[in-house]
Amino acid sequence: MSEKTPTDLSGLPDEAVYFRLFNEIGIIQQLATSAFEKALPHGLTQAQFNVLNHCVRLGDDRTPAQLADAFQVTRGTMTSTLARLEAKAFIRIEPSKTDGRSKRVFLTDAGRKAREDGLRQAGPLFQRTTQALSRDEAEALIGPLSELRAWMDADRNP
Amino acid sequence: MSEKTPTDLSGLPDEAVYFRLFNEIGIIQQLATSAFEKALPHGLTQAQFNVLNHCVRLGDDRTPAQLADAFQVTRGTMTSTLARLEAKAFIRIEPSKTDGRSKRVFLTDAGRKAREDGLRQAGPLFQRTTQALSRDEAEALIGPLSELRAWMDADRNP
DNA sequence: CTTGACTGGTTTGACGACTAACTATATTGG
DNA sequence: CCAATATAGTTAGTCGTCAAACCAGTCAAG
Repeated sequence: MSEKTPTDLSGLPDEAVYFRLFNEIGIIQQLATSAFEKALPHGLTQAQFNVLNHCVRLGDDRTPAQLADAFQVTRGTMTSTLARLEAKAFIRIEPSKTDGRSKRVFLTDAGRKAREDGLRQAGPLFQRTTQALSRDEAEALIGPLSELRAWMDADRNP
Repeated sequence: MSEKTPTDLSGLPDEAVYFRLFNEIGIIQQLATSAFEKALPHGLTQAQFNVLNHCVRLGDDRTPAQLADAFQVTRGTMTSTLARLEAKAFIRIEPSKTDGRSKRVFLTDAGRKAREDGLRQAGPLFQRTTQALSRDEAEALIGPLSELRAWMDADRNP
């Protein structure tokens, strides 16, 4: 949750600047998720779509644990997301043949199609975002944000 | 939920760039919330702290609807957050004397103190973030992000 | 006035996320 | 070989968020 704040100047203490930065990030995330999910078909959520997309791009036949790590989410969270995808018949989950603890996640044809549909429907949304932020501006943001993300990730478990 | 992606170059289609941008933002938001809430005392969540902070900075005696608007959250969400704050005795909620539909939110002394405690405990966290992102870099990000946020906010209800 | 529309707030039911506790299977070290 | 430890996955409980349905009060137009 993030607070709407007028565009302040900068005679503020450091903390206030970072607080504001995280506020902006928080609210963008919220708005982006909401807009994206409105565009997605088949009642797909962002979390569900991301799993489908990941499996298409990098290959399926993955374990839930691998997926949880890829998205930096707990295993419990991934269990739940996979259950919903399986209920929609977008993935198949089989026990691993070589490790009795483990399972394997496979895309179904419907899953591949759902991901295609999702990409197609969400396209205009990203296209529209160009109005707010040019591609160059977007690229310029990604660098610092990526560093920040990496640092926070590392800082997490001290 | 956001996917961990290696630092790609940019010969990608526009959509991929924005997708990546939102991915970075999503994961930063997640990590920031988690780190912040670990630092907060009294079992305060980010949502709860934000309400306390808002009331201290801009004054209490506000309606739940005003608070919901300030944080761009539904009224149902605010109802729930306020109920938790009231259960912790950090706010008091009274019926409005002039509008039979409305309520009024007031900080308690414990609420003011909790907010102070929160600020104090979370300080080091923001201080540490300087290692990842200088204050100047942070300020440079806020401008474009703020514009993006404003645009998305406006784009939301066409 | 009275009716109809708007506004404030609550509730319910999803969903994603977390932590913590638990089961079952592997692996490793004496 | 067996005990201790590590890993895979699930479950329960909490929280924030949303949308949608709902009730109650307000207000404006006839």
